[in-house]
Amino acid sequence: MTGRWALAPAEDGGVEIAPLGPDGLLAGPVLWEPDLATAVRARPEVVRWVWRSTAEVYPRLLATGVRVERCYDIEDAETLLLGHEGRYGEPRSAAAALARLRGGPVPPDPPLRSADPGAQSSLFEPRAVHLPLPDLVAVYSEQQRRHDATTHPDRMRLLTAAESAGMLVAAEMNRAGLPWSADVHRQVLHELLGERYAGGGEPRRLAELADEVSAAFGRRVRPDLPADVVKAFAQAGIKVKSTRRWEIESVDHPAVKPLLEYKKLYRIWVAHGWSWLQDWVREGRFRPEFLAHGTVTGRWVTNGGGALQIPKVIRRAVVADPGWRLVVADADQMEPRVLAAISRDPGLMEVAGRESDLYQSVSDRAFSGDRAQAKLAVLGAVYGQTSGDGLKNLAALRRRFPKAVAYVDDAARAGEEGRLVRTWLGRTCPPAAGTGDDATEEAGLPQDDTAHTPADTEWVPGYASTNTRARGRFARNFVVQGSAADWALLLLAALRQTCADMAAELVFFQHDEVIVHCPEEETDQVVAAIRDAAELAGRLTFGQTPVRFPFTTAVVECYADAK
DNA sequence: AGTTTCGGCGCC
DNA sequence: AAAGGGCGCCGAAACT
Repeated sequence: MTGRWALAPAEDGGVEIAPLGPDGLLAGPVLWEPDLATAVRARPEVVRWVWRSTAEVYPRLLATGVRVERCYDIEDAETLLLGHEGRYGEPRSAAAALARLRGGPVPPDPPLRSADPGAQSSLFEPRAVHLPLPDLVAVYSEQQRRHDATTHPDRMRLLTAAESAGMLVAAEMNRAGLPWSADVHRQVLHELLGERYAGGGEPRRLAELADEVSAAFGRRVRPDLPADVVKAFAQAGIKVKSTRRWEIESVDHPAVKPLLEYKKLYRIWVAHGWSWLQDWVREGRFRPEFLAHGTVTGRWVTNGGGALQIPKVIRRAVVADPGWRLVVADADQMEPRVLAAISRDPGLMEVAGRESDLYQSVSDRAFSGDRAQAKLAVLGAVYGQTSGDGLKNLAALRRRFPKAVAYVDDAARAGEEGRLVRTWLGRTCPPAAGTGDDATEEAGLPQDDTAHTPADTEWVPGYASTNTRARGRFARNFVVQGSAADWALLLLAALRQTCADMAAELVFFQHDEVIVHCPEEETDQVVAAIRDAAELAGRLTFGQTPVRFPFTTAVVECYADAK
């Protein structure tokens, strides 16, 4: 008996397992075994483990050195399927799915996050709901049927499989950690911030800059208090609405220079300073918790340590083990390439069919402007920019790449009208709230305000309310960012499989960038594996397409030396 | 006193 | 020149 098996930790500390048939139904008796890791280890022929939650099961397996080939995460699939079915707000637990199947009362989901984020990690999922294995299998089998009812069943199956693979990668990254030199980090902090003073106050350099700011204003000013700074500028006869960098930058006043420098360093100090080091780095590894499918667009998030916002200067502390290297791989111009693949715009596909710098090509073809302007225009189209230079060049972009721009325009209109918007593989954008749906609120989406506008109003830009326009921008961005996330998951899945045969370990992933930590002698293989994985992911995700997905890879000992 | 929101900025 | 999509994190401010 090989292929797929289902698995459910039992309340007595053991585990229930059973083989599944091609229909996703039980194909043999439910077995009970006393130890999870032993049960899995004893069945290397199993290709895919079907379980309720990867975060519940897989860390326990990894802790005993057991790696699995593939899995199917039922609750993650439930979330994606509910979204596709336009039922975003409904509870997504396996228990809820079973209740819907059996017609019982549907239990609400447990709270997503503990009220005390520092106290416990979602890794341990303390409120896990136990389902007997046959019930879990019933939910799984029904999910297989629901895939068939989606717009593109093949793509949807690919999506849930890719998401499950992402869950495995995230768990493995959480276990590996990012190689981190505390010594280098402290050295960087000392160079930037100077000595620390006893008592946990500002380090020397910050104190000096604060003094310079105060001297420039002629009175004591706390540069870390926006209200204080705004008042100080007002007293100097300068009106500023905020102390944001872009607003302060253009102000002509001697306090500006030290103030901006203070803000830059203050940020390093509070977000990635000595206490950060104390909190997040242990035994040469920074261990954030990667959370696949952390956002509705499919992008990952991390809990702890701001792992996806490591400032460039701090990356000097990311150092490979002795004899090992970091292979840092960054997808080149991922968003416009994805837009080319999903919109099938002939002009953009042609440009994206080459590995050379896409923004440069767009600039050469579409306008007289330079590469930077082309990039602004493309990203402006994707983000729904409403003013500025990007908008100026948008007209040229529209003429040259009409299908591409129309694709995101259509998504924006659909979002404004409350219609469903999907990524290429079928990940679905939450509709506006106001229909008994709190998922959009959780996701930080602009709230529905159709109650204040006529329901049958034709879409006219000038008539759209602020929230309606915000929903349009969200949907516009969603199709590109989300499809890029679809593709990135396939990439990770392929890369993970190749690395399984080596000592190489995936240690970092950030939207369009991946870091592999490997012995020096494996670097050539890893570089090739990334290239192959990118091409495979492109083919699998988008089917026949001329669009290429090149990566810039750097083999370095220190992350800061990449790029 | 404890919790939530805001302002600001880091990354993509 | 003006400020748009997704996040997390921190301290301060604003609340209960």
